[in-house]
Amino acid sequence: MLDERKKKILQAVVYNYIATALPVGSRSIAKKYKLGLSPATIRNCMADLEELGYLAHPHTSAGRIPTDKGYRFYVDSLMEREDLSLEEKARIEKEYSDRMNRIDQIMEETSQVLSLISRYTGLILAPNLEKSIFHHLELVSLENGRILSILITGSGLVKNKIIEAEEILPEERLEEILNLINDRLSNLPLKRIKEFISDQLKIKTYSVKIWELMNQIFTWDGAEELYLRGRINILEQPEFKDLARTKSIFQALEEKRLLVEVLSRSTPSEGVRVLIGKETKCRKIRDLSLVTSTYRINGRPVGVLGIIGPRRMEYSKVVSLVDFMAETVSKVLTNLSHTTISKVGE
Amino acid sequence: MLDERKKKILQAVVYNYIATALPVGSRSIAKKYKLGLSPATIRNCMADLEELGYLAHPHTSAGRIPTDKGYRFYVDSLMEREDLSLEEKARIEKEYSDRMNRIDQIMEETSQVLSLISRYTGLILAPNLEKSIFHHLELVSLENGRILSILITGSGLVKNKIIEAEEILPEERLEEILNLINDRLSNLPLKRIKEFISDQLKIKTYSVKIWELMNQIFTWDGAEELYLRGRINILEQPEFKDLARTKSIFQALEEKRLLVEVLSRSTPSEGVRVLIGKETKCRKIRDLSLVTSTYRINGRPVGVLGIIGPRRMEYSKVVSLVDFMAETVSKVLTNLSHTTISKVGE
DNA sequence: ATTAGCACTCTCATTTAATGAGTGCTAAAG
DNA sequence: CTTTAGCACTCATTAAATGAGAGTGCTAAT
Repeated sequence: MLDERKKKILQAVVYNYIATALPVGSRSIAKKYKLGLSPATIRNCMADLEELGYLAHPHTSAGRIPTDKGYRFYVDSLMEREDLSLEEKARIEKEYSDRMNRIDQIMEETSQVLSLISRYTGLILAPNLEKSIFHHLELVSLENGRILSILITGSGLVKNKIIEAEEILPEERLEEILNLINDRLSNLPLKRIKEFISDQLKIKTYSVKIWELMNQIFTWDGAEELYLRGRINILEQPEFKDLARTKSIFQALEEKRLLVEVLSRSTPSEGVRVLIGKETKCRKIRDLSLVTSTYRINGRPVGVLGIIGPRRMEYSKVVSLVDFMAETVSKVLTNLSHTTISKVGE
Repeated sequence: MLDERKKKILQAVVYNYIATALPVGSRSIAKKYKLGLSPATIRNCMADLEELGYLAHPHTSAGRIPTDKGYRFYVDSLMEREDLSLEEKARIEKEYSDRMNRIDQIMEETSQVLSLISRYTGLILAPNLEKSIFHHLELVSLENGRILSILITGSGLVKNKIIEAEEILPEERLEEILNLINDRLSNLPLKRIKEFISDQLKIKTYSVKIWELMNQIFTWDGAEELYLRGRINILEQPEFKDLARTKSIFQALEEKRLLVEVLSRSTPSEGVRVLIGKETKCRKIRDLSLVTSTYRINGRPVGVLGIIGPRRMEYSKVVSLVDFMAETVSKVLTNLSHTTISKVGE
């Protein structure tokens, strides 16, 4: 375990490096933080910290910079959260006006706000459909046996999909199915419904065709549900002024698939989660850190939001921001879900 | 008017500069293009071209680079279109599989393809709703008098909107309205319908409340309908290796509002349109060029697509690409619109 | 009208030297 | 035994100096 002095010095290094992006030396620590120690003593201590893996040398005779391990210790044990100012909180809450009643609006707005306030890149993964509750289905038959399905979830998410029926179904039949679904399956989690359908497909009680149709309706491609804002903010960071490296990072940020994977791996544990550098387990973004939290609808976690930025991130602020945003979005979405379908027109 | 020699030399300069991004001098032109002229002659000629405003000096004793006027003349009078290869055409057409039956998929795919093939930034403005034809409306009543409206256009575009009814409408009434709309207004352009509604609002024949509701349903915010892909490709261009400048361009590319405005200003004239540098009439992107064309559904123009990239763009290729893509998207969308609603379930 | 020749200009890459922050070690002081 | 002062040494960064190269503009000759 680190002794008090080492903690103080580690903290000073991390703090300074986050602020300046410059390797920090013993002299400047002695000057800025009144630790009552001479540079030489600090030097010895820093050498110890380096041996223990918390700090690193870019080259001999440069100051120290924190390693992933160093940041990790800082985040876990040294950092104090820096709460958002009242203004900021007010500003955020004001953004979610009542008129914002579509999930995609809320997603866009949230990623935008995350990015604007943090000056890093904000992201949010849309509510996972599987975890949503089914509320209502509409079917509109088109030409050539195509059917437009409109799926509405308890949280007010509307999902359109055009499906192909191999044979043209008579209208009564369609209506029959529709009623069955809306009557019997309403308020069930979508995941349950999928299971139900695939069971039916196995048993082959009903017409198989119809259950295949249902299967299509309740199957969707999970991609494309990530909202990202403020990618350019990466360019603000001095450590990415080198284009060659930055470009590959930009490319990574364009790969939604990649980010979605990393994000969904971000376990839905309580509170805010921080992944630093290599901890993201993804080569392409190993120079970035990720601060995430889950948001909920009616208490059940449905999605992830957060911020991606340089390893040298202002964790103390960002953690608070992400926490607050998760709360806010949860409130907004829960609220929205209460104003959703109770009765169905026609 | 430029004489034959000047044209040849201007063409050589533009061509060379597009290929290399380096100011081009008299010597290299004399060497590469067998014009049968000595460097000195070419020098004189280039000096003339400069005086006429087609070329510019970055500084004394550097080669020439084309001005906007130079590019303009090149595009209008000198350039020959370079058709896409058969492979490329096949590759593009293959991308639009039959399974692609949602407008937003087509938009994403199109901007993606534009970007991939050109190596610049691809963009497409979704079909203008006002110019679309109304096909069908569904209404689902929610709690608190909120109503989910699902608007389907002739081109298969589905638009959801939650609207607030000030007083709760009885279900029969809602159905009545719905039938009225679907029976009487189907196949009319949406613009006509909006006019019709505001007329009704003025006359106040029917219940005003209901027409206000209709007004809400048929009113939408035009924003957010721009699809952009391949922004990073800007970083590939050597002239943007200077971060300071590039950043502001990136910022401009993030401002959808701005781009939408520039794009919609791009008149729906026949064929491909090229805007070079300052011609975009927008300071923030005055170092970029825009190549656009309109795409159609059933022959009527409904949207714009194109490419945005450095002024030093490979116009001869890009113009062909944009032209071909406009044709392809028009076909795909027209095709889609034919498989749309004929009869309505329930 | 065209071209060869030449002086001149400006950029860019490379070299060289100076600067300076920072370390590591040792020996003295507390 | 811990802390500190002192000093030699190491690199990175910066600035100035240098030279090559590309290109121009002008003049005089073809």
